[in-house]
Amino acid sequence: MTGLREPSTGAIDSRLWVSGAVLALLLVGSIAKGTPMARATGTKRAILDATLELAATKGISGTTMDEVAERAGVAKGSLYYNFSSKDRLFEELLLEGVGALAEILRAARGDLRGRAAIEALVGALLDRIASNPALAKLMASEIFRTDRTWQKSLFALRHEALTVFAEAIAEAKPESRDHGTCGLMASSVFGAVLMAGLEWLVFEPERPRDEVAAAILDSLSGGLLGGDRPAPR
Amino acid sequence: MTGLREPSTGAIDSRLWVSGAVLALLLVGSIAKGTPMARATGTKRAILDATLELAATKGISGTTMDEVAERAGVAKGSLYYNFSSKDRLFEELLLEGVGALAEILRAARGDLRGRAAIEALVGALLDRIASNPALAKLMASEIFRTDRTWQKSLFALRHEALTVFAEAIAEAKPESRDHGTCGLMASSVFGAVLMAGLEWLVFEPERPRDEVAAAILDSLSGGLLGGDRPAPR
DNA sequence: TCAGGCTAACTGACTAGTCAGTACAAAAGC
DNA sequence: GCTTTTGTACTGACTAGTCAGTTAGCCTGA
Repeated sequence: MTGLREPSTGAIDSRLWVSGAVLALLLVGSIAKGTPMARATGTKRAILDATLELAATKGISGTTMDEVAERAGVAKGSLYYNFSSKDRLFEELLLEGVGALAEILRAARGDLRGRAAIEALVGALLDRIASNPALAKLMASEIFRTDRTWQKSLFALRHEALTVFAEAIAEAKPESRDHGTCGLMASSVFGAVLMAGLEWLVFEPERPRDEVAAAILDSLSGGLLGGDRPAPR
Repeated sequence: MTGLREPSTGAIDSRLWVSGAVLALLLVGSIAKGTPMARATGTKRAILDATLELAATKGISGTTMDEVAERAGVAKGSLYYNFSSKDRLFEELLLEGVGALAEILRAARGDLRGRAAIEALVGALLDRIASNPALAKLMASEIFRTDRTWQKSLFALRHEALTVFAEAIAEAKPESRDHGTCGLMASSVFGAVLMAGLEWLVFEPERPRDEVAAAILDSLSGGLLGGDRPAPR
């Protein structure tokens, strides 16, 4: 029943995935074929896309390989031809996604400094969440799991993404580097954007993007903690 | 083999769950027996505790009823005697947890205003996460799922908890009420505390609690976005 | 013609949920 | 006082169904 599958068209189906510019950056960059970041094509991509869509609502263990095969329009055997196990399928999916995120953040920051850097990072992360909410949901639910076979590599990439924030923070607020708290503050900012971004997409999708970005930046601008600034520690 | 079970001792086993003060508040308050917030005792509590511990690392679909039964030290049948299905077991667990959170936040805010209110809320949420990381992880992974039978009631309680933040924000920053963005800002602050709190517990548990609270408040104090305040919209 | 890519049917381990039965305590009958 | 009944809480072997992973073979293009 090959009729179910698109006839190997859509091989480079990059919808909603990585913006053209960053895609170019990825291909031109030093990321070789075979690394987790190399963009899969054809069947492999169809499988990854289907997996992501299903996992976003049903979670990882709630998603069955049979469903993935059906959604991707391939036979179950193809899943195991392209990925050695369910675990590895999800590992590749997450590593690809989080890896791309780190790239995007680095690109967004460029050589901006201080406030501009943070604003650019928040905006880029928000856009990424908006363009790929499925991955955002998946990240939110997997990032603190400690029983996965792939946790080590996922943690590493997660750390890479957070580091982009942490560096910008350390620069904007040098005393946080002394206290070693830039990592925590990075998490804090990351969590703010992730949670507000998902709130937006899930509960108030009609709201314009800029309003959401403004609200997040507002909540990070101390307006909430108005009056006197906290005593510098 | 009745020997396996404790002889109906440990009936009111409240370890790590709700602090004594808040427990008193719950019992004295208007929350009647039979509502989701009523604290289960005996077998039911043992089952809920076991479920939470397992679900924190393995997720909901990754947790089997057989495991829960074993960990709780009861027979599988007892699970179904006390809860009509796996779904309802997890529903009760989540509703109990999120409901208690809303109570705690309301109590923490008291009639504080402005900056003090926000600081109290952030601190209370952080403490709650620290005293029950399992539930925090579970919340982080379930709060945006849209395929659960219980999503409606969970969303309602979630909204209740966020509203406590939103109200404090609306008061501290009246113009956000006009824009209808206090909900988003509440999510943002909530996400910041949740993510940073879990980062702390999972990756740097040796750090003192106050340092974490300070880092979070710092990230919400505009230090990051130093220099000029953003133009009020 | 043959190898790489894929398929369809199959397998066995596991899992949610069931149900006949046990334990035991508090009425109810005598 | 003692048996018998009733009700509640719990048990664990069992069933029907599901799911990850396997395998033998088909198809197509080089």
